[in-house]
Amino acid sequence: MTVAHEWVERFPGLSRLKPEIKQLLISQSAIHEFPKGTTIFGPGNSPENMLFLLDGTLRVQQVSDTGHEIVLYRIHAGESCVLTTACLLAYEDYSADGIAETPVQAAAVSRDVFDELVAQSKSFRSFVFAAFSKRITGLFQMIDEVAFQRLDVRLADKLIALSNGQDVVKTTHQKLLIELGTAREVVSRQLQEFQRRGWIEQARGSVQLLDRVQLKQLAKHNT
Amino acid sequence: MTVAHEWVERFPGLSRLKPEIKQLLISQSAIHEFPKGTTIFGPGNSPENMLFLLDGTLRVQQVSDTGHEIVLYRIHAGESCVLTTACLLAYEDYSADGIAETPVQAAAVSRDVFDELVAQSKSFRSFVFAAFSKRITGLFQMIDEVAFQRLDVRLADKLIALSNGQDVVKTTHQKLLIELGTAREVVSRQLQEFQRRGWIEQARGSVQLLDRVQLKQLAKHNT
DNA sequence: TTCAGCTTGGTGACAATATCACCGAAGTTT
DNA sequence: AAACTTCGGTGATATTGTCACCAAGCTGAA
Repeated sequence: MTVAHEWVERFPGLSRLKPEIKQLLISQSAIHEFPKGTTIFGPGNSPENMLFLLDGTLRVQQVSDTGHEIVLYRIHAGESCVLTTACLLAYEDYSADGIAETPVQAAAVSRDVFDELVAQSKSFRSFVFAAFSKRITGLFQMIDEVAFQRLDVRLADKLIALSNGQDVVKTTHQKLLIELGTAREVVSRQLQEFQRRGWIEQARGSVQLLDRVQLKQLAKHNT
Repeated sequence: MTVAHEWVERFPGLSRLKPEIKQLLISQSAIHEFPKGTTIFGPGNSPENMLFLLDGTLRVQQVSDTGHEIVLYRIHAGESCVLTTACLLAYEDYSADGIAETPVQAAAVSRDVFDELVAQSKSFRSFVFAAFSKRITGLFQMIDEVAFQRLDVRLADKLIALSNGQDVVKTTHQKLLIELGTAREVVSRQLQEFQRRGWIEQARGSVQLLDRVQLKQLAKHNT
């Protein structure tokens, strides 16, 4: 048993699987690596396999037929994108892209093996349904935010989230626009307003968070 | 075998189940009736059972902490609300309501039986995952519309959808506002504009579609 | 190096949508 | 009929989105 194949232990929801199920999962999976920036799945490129993310982050976003883009959610290490791939398999014409935001390491499991695991293991079913549930409630919340939250609140929230505790967020107005599903000018003006208040400092391609407390207060609804 | 228990045949996705699975599903389910307007599930009222809708329509909507409301989707006869109930079970604090829009007849299946069915039957798994996939792609599309579609387009689309081919839509501005997640005044003004163009005629509590062709053209992105 | 092209960000004018504070008309209850 | 509720309308203002630009910085090729 090689160390590389003990990835199952890294998944909180999978580590409690019965040994024989783990063995099935491990023996029937293949580790894949994707460089940063790879489009792992997308229109005209629906994946054959379900992925379990061992390392890195996968960003799922959508292009509207109006030309606008919006980030739907992210999949982090320890999560799977079964639902996304399931959706794409079911509705192949639908256009959501999965992009490796960092270098990504993932375990690929074929649809047949996946189905077999769902049939065999109650723990695995729990894992899968919990993932679905979390995703759907996340989408509910996103609809709420897009429809009803003020943009300054959403932007402050997003800056905090993207900062990962760091002081400087390396991003462009262009990228923030896609995070929020708005227009670049709007992002620019909101950032200017934050800067005017002394909450941030801007530079080309980066935003420095000077007053995290104020930003959090504005974005108080979560975190 | 009573006629009332042959409901499984009414589900396109379930009619192909093996006889013994059908028998399990039928024998372990109970038919429930809900009067129009009943809140079938909601905050503080998470259901113990998975429901399969035999007749009627269930509207799922959400109340924002800003006080706004928005309709997320509907569940029609022949569909199940496994995902919604699953979500509510997993995240009980989350507030989405399921409201009987018409009198509703549904078959209730306990979580244990549901899990057993998923384990036993590949067809049932397909049914469940197809339902999840459809719901998630639907939510993707809804995010797209809320974020990027113009309100006149969405309103025209919604009027067509609510009309069900009839000429008169019985609804109030208040209800339309919840469908679209906007403000009443905005709905009123858009309807006035449609009326000015001769596309609709308004009366208290109803909208008459005079020029369905023009409305459809404005809402051309689907249907 | 210098120029061209691309990315990033800024600006003003304007349009669309949301919010607020009202108002009156039409139904409903008592 | 009076009180109350529901339904829809209106004007003023704030927020957000769209459009048409422009300029500064970066990059790559001549």
